Amino acid sequence: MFEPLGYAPAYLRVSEEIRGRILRRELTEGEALPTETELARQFEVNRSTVREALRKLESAGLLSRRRGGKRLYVTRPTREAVGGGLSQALALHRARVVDVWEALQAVQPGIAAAAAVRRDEAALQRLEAVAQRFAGRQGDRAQAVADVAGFFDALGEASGNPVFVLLNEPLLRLLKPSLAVIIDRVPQARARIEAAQAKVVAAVRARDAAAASDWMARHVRDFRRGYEVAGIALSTGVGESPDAAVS
Amino acid sequence: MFEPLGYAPAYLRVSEEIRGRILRRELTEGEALPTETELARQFEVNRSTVREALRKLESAGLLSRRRGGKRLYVTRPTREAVGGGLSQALALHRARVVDVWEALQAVQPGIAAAAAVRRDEAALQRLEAVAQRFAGRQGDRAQAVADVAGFFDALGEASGNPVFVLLNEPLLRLLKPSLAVIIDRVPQARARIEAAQAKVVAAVRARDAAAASDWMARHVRDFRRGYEVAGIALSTGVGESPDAAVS
DNA sequence: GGCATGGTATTGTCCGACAATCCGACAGGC
DNA sequence: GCCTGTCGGATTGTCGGACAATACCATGCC
Repeated sequence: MFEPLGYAPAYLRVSEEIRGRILRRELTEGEALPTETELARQFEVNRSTVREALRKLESAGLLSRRRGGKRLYVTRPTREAVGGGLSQALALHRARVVDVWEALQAVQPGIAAAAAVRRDEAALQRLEAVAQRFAGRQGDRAQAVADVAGFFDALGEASGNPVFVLLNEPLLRLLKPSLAVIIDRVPQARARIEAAQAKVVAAVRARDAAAASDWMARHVRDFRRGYEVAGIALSTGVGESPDAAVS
Repeated sequence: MFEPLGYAPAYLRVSEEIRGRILRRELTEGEALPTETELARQFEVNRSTVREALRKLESAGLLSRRRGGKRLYVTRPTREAVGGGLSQALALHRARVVDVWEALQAVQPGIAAAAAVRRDEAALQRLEAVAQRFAGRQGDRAQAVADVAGFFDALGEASGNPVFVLLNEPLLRLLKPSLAVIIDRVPQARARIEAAQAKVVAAVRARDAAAASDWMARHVRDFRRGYEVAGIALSTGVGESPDAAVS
């Protein structure tokens, strides 16, 4: 019949208060937070309590330190911070590589289409640069993986939609380990990826949304073939190492 | 030329250590964490330091308290925790309602298709229950909004793909405010939504992935019409209140 | 077996302290 | 003018100890 009385420890109320200020943009990006002692004075709590509140905001990515710096500054969460949290959550929810692949399949064609429509010249050039770099190098597995992910990332940027950029990050992060195995084990993988990227780039340059979407769909579908050829079990958890399936 | 020397404060090393244990499943979900004093003893740091580390993990959703409880338990991040972080990040990245809409347009058809293929009987019934509840009530704007979001959510569950479930949450959260305005201002909105949901449900029941995807695409496209009719500027930031466009 | 009860353990919060070091200012040399 | 060395103050990271509130558990009672 009755709800439990709301009670929140002080460190939580402090962090919520500051969080609210940031979200309402009363504290703006790049601004330095008052010192811990000053915050403690204003909130009338102990510095230890303030510090606990700050740790919460810090790990939410709302506060961060300049390189080697001491003070905390208001920041918006980087894509890495957001992606880290989400991919960690997905790992704990026992998402499998096939789940990530399915999500990529659902979302990437839409990103490619949006990018084709809205890309500007600079974004197009960045996209081409990444594709060329991938096409150029033949060795270095790690760099190849980074470039493939970078291609998706550049496409997200080109779409001009921050939602796509932030959603992309965790998916790419989870894709990478299995992608590395594919590139190692499937001889024709590099050539196929290179060809697909070229098609997508051409469509984006031509502002042909339908073609971009279509080629991207094929590109992603190809990854699934890659899993099979490389012998990666589709049910591998994204937290595990994607070794070969036991035969 | 030189990388900065790596240094991490103790509270960070402690939290990373515990985080690692959780991700490697050496600490499993539901397990109670040792007490703060015990952790301080084992890590050989002060309890204050341990507490700062715990606050970080707490806000990452990796640790949480039972209702009214004192001890911390290992948990996997709830979709609310994940969604909260992501939608907060999107607001700070100045995502607009049109960006969220575009992302929904990209991802929902894929979810519907997956749900059509893999739904089981229980998931189908939950989906139908949500749709019926929305169709039933005529008043109560807030409930209607919750039901529309619940429909997408149930579809994500039916897809059996945790990636879809977790990606859905922040998008729905950001959709809600503007959806409320649409439902208030567009007389035919409820009827159109109800009709679209019925079509999707039918397709999911028939395991017809193509139809589910297609109807869902129309359903989402309809929201854009809703924005226009309701006079919501597409460039409204997701952090702002979606009032009418000034005419 | 279920329920009240009391002691104990644990968390939330405070205080005070101190070392390390970042920051800004300032002076000096090329 | 610009770089370097120096210095004092401010700020953070960490520590130890303390205490009230209360969640937890075992015990005893019916």
